[in-house]
Amino acid sequence: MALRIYNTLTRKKDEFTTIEPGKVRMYVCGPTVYADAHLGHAMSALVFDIARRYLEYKGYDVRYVMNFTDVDDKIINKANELGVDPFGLADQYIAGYKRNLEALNIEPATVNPRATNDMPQIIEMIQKLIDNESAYVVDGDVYYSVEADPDYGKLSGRSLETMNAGSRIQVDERKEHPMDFALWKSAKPGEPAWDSPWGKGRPGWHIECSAMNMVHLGEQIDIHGGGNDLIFPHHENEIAQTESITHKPFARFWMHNGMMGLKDEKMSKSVGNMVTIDQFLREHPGDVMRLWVLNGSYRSPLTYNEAVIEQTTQGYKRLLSAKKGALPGVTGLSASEMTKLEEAANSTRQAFVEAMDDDFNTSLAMAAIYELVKVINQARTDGANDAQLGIAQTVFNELTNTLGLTLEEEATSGTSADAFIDLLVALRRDLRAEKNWAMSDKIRDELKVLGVILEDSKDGTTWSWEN
RNA sequence: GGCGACGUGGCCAAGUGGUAAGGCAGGAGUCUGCAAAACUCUCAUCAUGGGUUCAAUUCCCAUCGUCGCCUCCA
Repeated sequence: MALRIYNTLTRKKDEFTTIEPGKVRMYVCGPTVYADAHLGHAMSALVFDIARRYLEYKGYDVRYVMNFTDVDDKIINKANELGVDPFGLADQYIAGYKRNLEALNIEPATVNPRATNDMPQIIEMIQKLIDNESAYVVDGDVYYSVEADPDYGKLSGRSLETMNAGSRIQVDERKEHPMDFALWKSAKPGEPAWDSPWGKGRPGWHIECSAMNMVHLGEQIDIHGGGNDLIFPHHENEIAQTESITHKPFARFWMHNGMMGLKDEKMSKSVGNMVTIDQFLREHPGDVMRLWVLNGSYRSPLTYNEAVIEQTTQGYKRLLSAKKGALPGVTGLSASEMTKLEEAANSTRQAFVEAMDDDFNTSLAMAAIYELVKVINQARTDGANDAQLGIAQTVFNELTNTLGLTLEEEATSGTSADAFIDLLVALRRDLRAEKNWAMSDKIRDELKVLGVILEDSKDGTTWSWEN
């Protein structure tokens, strides 16, 4: 079975192949670090983490690069507002972003390059573009000339003529073409600046990604990802810059995730309608965020509202139910029943792979996993013991781990409280034997307030920490 | 104005030219002292109007609606 990925460049699902057998070179556009990351960043990071994990599950060795844009107007403005050093400010937000990613169980990137660390290569690329007449210098600024690139617009499906129509922005008169974009911006007094052949300044937004790709992955890469708001102009410009130098196709696959919305509008830092990752994680497990993303299609938009998060939380609890152990006092399943259980687990794995191979159809993959949850719970109800359940649960764990779900019970078990709770449960058993329902219900209710859930069955009582 | 995506049950959301996965919520049961969990059963003709076809939710056209991009943005 072959993996197929929807490629923005071809506008269809293409069979996934790599430049180098068994190895994937993958670059994902990270944030510009001037504010706390919001759920849109989380969505994007999760989407590509899931893709990356699945590629690794398929046996690929993935070199995963996610950059930080750490020098830009917004950062400088914010730093000036606060009266702090822009580099320190960027450092602070980068640290915060990394904490967020960790809390969401996102695998660390192989490399997290920063624009300011690859300045020599950025300058070198700009010089090459000037040398081959793809770019020109005006008063210390350098612009890329879109007319020098006959393919310009191939990713976003636009032509230079149609793009001018309706444009409401003021065009810099010094540009040769209105769509020309800055490769190098000359420094104003007090701004961070680097020396260059064109004077002190800093790189434009697009060139840094081209340069970091070149440095950390090479001239050609397998997958380039990001939010679909980056298709134009950012990724279009990356292609133009890189291919003007290499004359080779830059990225084989362009993957773009849908936007996170809040009340019928895109969530974004500039609009200001955002829920930060920190805010979300204060109230919900990271798994819920991930499951929310998994429930849908990565290319479609996602709209935040409390009701949907509540629904997702319920689904999350259902997944957790599959991990529970055997009921007390069970005798075990028969050999034929076990065969059916194992077959169900294996067919789930197959359905999972088929779903994921089809452009990471996580929604369908989750459906397969929920089927397995049902099968496991049925087996438990039918009297399977821990070892028998474990056979199916191993597959369940394999698949949910591949999607990056942790499904960890609250890490409070194993604490000194356990013995006391066991004691209360034991006392309550005696109360129940005496049919002292008032007291036994009170213990159950009070423990619930403390986050301990008691569940009675005819064979005894089990307890767990509330998630 | 241009480019693109989307519109599936109360909510979220897959999917296919031959009468629609999964999750949440709801209804009815089993179990239970009760509760909870789990299990069983149940719950849609796919925005609207045309067209193509033996057959369309799935293809084509139109209409309405929503969203994204065209300016920094994951």
